[in-house]
Amino acid sequence: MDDIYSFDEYGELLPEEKDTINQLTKAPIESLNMHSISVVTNLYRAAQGLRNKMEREVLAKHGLSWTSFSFLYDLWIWESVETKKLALSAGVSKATISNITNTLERKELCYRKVDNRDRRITCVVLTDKGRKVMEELYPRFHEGEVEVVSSLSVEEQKLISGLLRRVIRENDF
Amino acid sequence: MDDIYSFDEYGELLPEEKDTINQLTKAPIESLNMHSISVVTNLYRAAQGLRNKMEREVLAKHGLSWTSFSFLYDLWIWESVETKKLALSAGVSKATISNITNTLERKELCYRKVDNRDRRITCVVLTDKGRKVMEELYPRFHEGEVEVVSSLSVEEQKLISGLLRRVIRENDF
DNA sequence: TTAATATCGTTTCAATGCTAACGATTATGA
DNA sequence: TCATAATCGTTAGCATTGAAACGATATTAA
Repeated sequence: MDDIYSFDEYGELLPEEKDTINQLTKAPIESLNMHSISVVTNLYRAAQGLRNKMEREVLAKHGLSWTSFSFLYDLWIWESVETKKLALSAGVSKATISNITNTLERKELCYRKVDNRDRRITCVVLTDKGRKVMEELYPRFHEGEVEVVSSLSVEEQKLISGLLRRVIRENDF
Repeated sequence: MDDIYSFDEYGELLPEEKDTINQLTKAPIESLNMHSISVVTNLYRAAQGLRNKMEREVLAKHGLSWTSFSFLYDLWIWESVETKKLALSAGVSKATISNITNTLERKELCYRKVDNRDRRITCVVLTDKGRKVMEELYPRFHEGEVEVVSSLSVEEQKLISGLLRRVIRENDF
């Protein structure tokens, strides 16, 4: 079995991780998988930090949330997107997509278009104004992306992408 | 320079990644760092999937959100926690912590305690009922953690934790 | 001491987000 | 054909979330 100190193998533990391990090992819980805990904790913390940084440094100027931006991003890439696909892509409910569509429609960044072949389906389309916003915003966003992972080498970036990709695929995320 | 197909080195790309790359390389944007895009995209997607899975499969029974759970978790580990630390730990604003405290106080899972040395500071403490909820919930949550990363070997789990930890540290997340 | 500044938690308000219920549309099957 | 089921987006109702404004408390400086 691994002892606790082997966690340091790939880099000094974060203070929060040390605290947690110290407390949990005192608790009456046996056979905890410390490695899983570390992966999940650091995964969510990194993602949350990423989101906060982007909203603060890039998206706040245009009053956009992370979800709104990923919504516009999909429209930018795909021209016309079904709401169902938007929900799946952002990992939010279809009700949320409906609300965000309303907000962005009010800002004149997109509009709805009913599918004539199947009138149950609604597509969302980027307006010219929306396209302009994305053309201004995306380069800044991309700068942020590069910055966030700049402490990793290209090889390490490929490695972590591959590992995350397997997690996503295995869990149908 | 890397050509596009080198992305597959560490596992077949997700359909969404392929679409994005195909579209972006047509767009008039030069010198995009595709590796950064993959890391950021997969990082957020994995975290979002993780959160949704846990809320659906573990936390819904008790009507708790991910943030509420991490809030209670901190109280469980730390007994008495300042609201400021709770906000920092969860990566949310102090307003959010204030609201969550209200909700969990209503459920009698925690209570506020004003610091007598500095009456501006408020600490939050777990109630006995709150402790019972955590003792029931945490083992289930941990099962979920183990399950989510079960497709990775222990060595890979250590590796990804280490890489994420460096991202967190370098960005002060 | 006292005035100015800083810090902390709460409140306000709008946006985000989910579940469940709903109405409209399409598909299925007797 | 026509009733039933399935699927889609919206709505209703509520909890979560953050920025900004606010009051209360503490610190600093004159």
